[in-house]
Amino acid sequence: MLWDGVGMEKLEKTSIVRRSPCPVACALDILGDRWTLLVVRDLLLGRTRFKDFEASPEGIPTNILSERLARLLRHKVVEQVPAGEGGKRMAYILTPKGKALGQLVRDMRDWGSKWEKGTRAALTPA
Amino acid sequence: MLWDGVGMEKLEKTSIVRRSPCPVACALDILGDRWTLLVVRDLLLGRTRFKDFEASPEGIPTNILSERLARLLRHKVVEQVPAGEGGKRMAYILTPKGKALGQLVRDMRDWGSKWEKGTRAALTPA
DNA sequence: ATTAAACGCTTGCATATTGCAAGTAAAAAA
DNA sequence: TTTTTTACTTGCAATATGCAAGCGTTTAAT
Repeated sequence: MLWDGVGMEKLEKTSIVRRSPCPVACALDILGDRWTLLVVRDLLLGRTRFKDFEASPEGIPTNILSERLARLLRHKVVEQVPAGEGGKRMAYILTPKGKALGQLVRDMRDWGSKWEKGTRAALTPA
Repeated sequence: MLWDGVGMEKLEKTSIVRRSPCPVACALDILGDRWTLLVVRDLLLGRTRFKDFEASPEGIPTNILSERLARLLRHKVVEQVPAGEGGKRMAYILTPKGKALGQLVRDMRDWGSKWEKGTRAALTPA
């Protein structure tokens, strides 16, 4: 097993621990759970606000949503921009790194649509 | 939230609970964790045996590997065939449904390779 | 300006999952 | 026949998840 980043003296959530140099494993360290790619899906659909992600039909718990957004920010998959002119609220949007997940999420949508009966795509066919 | 399958009187691991009709969510119900797609990666690389998956550099715990293989069998992503002529041991191979994950895993490899520095692909470029 | 509602979280806590180490039975090799 | 390998299972501590409630700030309504 391989490690990246700083020593073990302060094992925080920010410490980067890679299980292997495999890019698939590395991607899974960022994206590999049942919720993160649903947030990315919503972002690809143009949703930008905490409440929007919360309102998705899967019903993500708010503490999990907070943590996942923090992780995506940390890994620069998303960034925050002012939500509207004058206002102080922030919106989440995908960075180029995040937008690059489009094909992956579309593949997942296509696989689910093809092999799991009874599913229906919300994501546009593009 | 939507449910599929039988009633609640016997909530086993075999009961199918879908969080939504979204194919992405449905795919994540099968594949959404830090280990499952690594096993699929190994299968795509031609590995077929429990010990082979166990030997991968990420070091999957054996109880997790057992459970993940059982889940992949249950969802017909993998199947078992005799490992050799005469022998009684079984090998795991991808079904068509499982092979259809090839593009998804390649996308993940490509995304990891491009955006996470210090990763190296083992999976063939195909 | 004042009040009310919505927003974006955080906290507490019960339950579920994970990861580690050890153990085991069957199959294969020696 | 004995030994080693394989493919798991089990026990258990640590971590993550999911639910509900709460809370300070921002925005909307009056």
